Amino acid sequence: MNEVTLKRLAQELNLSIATVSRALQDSYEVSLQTKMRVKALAAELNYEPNAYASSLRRNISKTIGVVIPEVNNTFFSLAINGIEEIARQSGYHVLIYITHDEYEREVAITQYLTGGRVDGLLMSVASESREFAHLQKLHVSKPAIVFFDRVCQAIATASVTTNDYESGYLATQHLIEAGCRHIAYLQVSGTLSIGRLRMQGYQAALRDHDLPYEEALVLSGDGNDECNTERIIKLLRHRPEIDGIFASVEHLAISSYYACQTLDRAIPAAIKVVGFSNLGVAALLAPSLTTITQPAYEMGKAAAGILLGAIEKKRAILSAQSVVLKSELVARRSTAS
Amino acid sequence: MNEVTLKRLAQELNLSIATVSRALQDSYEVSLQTKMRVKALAAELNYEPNAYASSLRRNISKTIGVVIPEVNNTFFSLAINGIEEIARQSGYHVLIYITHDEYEREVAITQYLTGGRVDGLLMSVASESREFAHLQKLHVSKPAIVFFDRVCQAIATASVTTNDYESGYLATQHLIEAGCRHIAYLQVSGTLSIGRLRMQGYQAALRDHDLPYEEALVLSGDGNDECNTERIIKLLRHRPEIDGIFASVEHLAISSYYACQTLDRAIPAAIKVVGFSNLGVAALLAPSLTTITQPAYEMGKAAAGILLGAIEKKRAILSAQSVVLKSELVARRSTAS
DNA sequence: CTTATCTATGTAAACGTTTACGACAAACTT
DNA sequence: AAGTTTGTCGTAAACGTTTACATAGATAAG
Repeated sequence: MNEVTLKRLAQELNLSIATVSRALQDSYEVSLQTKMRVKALAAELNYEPNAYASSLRRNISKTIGVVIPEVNNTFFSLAINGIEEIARQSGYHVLIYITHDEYEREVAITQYLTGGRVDGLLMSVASESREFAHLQKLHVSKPAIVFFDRVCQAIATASVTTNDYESGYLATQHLIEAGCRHIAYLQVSGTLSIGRLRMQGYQAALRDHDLPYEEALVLSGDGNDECNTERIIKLLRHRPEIDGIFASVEHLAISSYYACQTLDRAIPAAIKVVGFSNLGVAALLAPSLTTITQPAYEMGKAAAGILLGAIEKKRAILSAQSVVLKSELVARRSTAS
Repeated sequence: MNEVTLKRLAQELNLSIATVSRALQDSYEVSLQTKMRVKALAAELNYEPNAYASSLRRNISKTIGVVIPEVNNTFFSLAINGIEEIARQSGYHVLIYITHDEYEREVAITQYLTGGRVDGLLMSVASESREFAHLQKLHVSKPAIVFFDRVCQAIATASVTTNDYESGYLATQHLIEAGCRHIAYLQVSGTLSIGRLRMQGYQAALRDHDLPYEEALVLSGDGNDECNTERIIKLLRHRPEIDGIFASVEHLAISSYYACQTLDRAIPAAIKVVGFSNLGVAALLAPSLTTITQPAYEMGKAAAGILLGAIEKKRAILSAQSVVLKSELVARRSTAS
C-alpha cells in the first residue's frame, strides 16, 4: 500500500488537506508559491492519488469496460488495440471481459458493471444472447454503452459497424463471378445482427444472379474449432456440389481450410473460399485467402472516441452518432478461377 | 448512476446500514429472517455494491493489471485468455495496458498503478526497457507482481516462463539436422531476457555441431512489420549463404516468409525457417511453418494463479514460486529436407 | 474610516462501504 | 435472584478525496 496521501503531504507542508488537493489540481485559488512547494514534495515522495477515493467522491471512475466474445481473434485484438490507444490518450483505464460467446457470462458481467465500476462500456454481444434484458437494465443504470461490430438493436445507443450487407453481397458476387454455383454460407449464429446482414447480402447476390437460396447450405458454427471443422466436413460430404464457401467470420474460414485439407478438396480448383478476416498472414496461406477485411483498429478507435466524447461531455449517446466504416475485399488465390 | 445504496435499502427496511451490509455478507451476527428480507429487497432493486467505496474502505480492489507489449499477437491473446479465466473464477477484474514495446509507456503505466488501483500485476516487459527503476518503485509500493514470458530479473518475484534455452537449442539443432549450415537468428531486442536465453541455446547448438557463431547473422528487429521485412531482405541479400532462419518471435517468422517471397527464395528448398509461434494457422501456411509453440494459455493461467494466490493469502511472492513450462517443437514443411 | 472585493487558506461534510464497539434483550448459569 | 452468555442490532468512525462554505488578511472603493 502506498502510504503517501494528501494528509501526509499536508502535514509535512503545514497546510490543510484541501489546499494540497487544490494545488495538485492547479486550482486558481492557491498561490503559485504553495503550488510549487506542494508539487515538489508530491514528486519527491512519488505521490499518486488514490483512484478509489477519487472515484467515490466524484462519481467518475475514468475507466471503461470492453466486453468481447473472444480475444484470440485478429479482429478483436486489433479493436482492443484501437480502444486502448484512445483510452490512454484520454487518461482512461480499460477493463476487459471475455464472454466466450456465452449468454450467462455476458449477464454476469453486466451485473458486475451495474456497480459504477465503469463510466462506459464498449461491447460486442455474445452470439448466444437472444434476450437483452440484462443490457436494458445496465443501460438505465449509469454506464454509457457503444456497440461495435456485433450490435444489439434493442438498445438505443450508438454503434460502430461495417457495411456488412454490402460486404456480404460483394463476397458472394465475387464467388459467383469466379464460377461458383453452389455457395455455402458459414455463420457463427443466426441471431447475430452482423450475421443477418451479411447473410442478406449473400441472399441478394444469389437472387440477382438467378441462383437459388438453399437453407441447407447455411451452417451455424457455434462451437470450438475442431467441432466446426467436423461440421463443415459433414456438410461438404453431404452436398458434394458445393463449389464455394463464404465464411462470415475468420475462424470459420480457417476451419474451412482444414476441412478441405482433410477431404482433399483443392482450393481454388474444386472449391473457392472467401472469408471475413483480419489475419496478417492471409497472403501466406496455402493458398492465399481472399478476405473481406474490416478496419478493426479504426473501429476500436471510433467506438472509444464516441464513448469517451459522450462521457466527457456528460451527454447521452444518440443512435445518430453511429458510424459505419467500409470493409475491403482483397482478392487472392483462394477464389482464383 | 445506480441509486440503490445500502442507505436506501436500510431506509426501506427500517434497519441500520450496518445490519444491511452484514446481511448481504452473510454475517453470523444477523438473524436468518432479516438476512432473507434484506436479500430479497436487494435482488428486487437490483442492488450492486459500489466497488469504489468498498475498495477504499477495505484497501482491496479485486482488480489486477496486465501489462503486455502488444495484444495483436497470438501468444499474448492466449495468455490474456488464460488470465481472464482465472481472474473471473476468483471474482477479479482485469485491467489491460499495452506498451507497444516502448519504455516511456511502461514507465507511465507503472506510475498510474502506484495509486492502489490494482492488487497485483502480471507483466511482460517492453523490449525497449533497459532501466527498471520504475518497476522497483512499483514493487516497494503495494501491488504484487508476477512476470510472464518476458521477465525482469532485477525484481525479486515469481515468473512464469518456458524452457527458452532448451527450445533455442532444439530449434537450431532441428535446422542443422535438416542440413542448414548458415543460420540467421532473429530477435526483437538484445536486452530481453527471453531473447538472451533463446540465443544462448542457439549458440550452444551451433558450438555442439561445430558451426561458427557469427554476430552478423543476428538481427534485432525492433520496428514495425514492414520495416522488419525490409531488414531481413537486406540481410538475406547481403549474406546469400544463409540457408536457415530461426525467428525467436512470431512476427519475425512471418516477416521472414514475406522476405523470402519477395526475394523468390523457396522455403524449404533454398532456405528453411523455424519460429516461435502460437499461430493457429501455422499448418496452413505456404509452406506450413515449423514452430516452437509455447503453452500460452497455460502460462496465463499459471501466472494469474500465483498472483491471486499470493494476494488472497496476503503473502509476498517468492522467486521460488516461479514456474517453467515446456514449449513444443512442431516440425512442418518449412524445415523439411 | 468604513465597507466591499479579492486572495489564499482552512473547516467540515460528503461519497458508500466496512467494522470496532456498544447496547439491549432473551436465554442460560449457578 | 443475580450474574453470565448469546443473539441481534445500532452508532459512529474510518478509508482518501473533493468541494461548498467559512475565514482572515490585504487591498481597493466610497
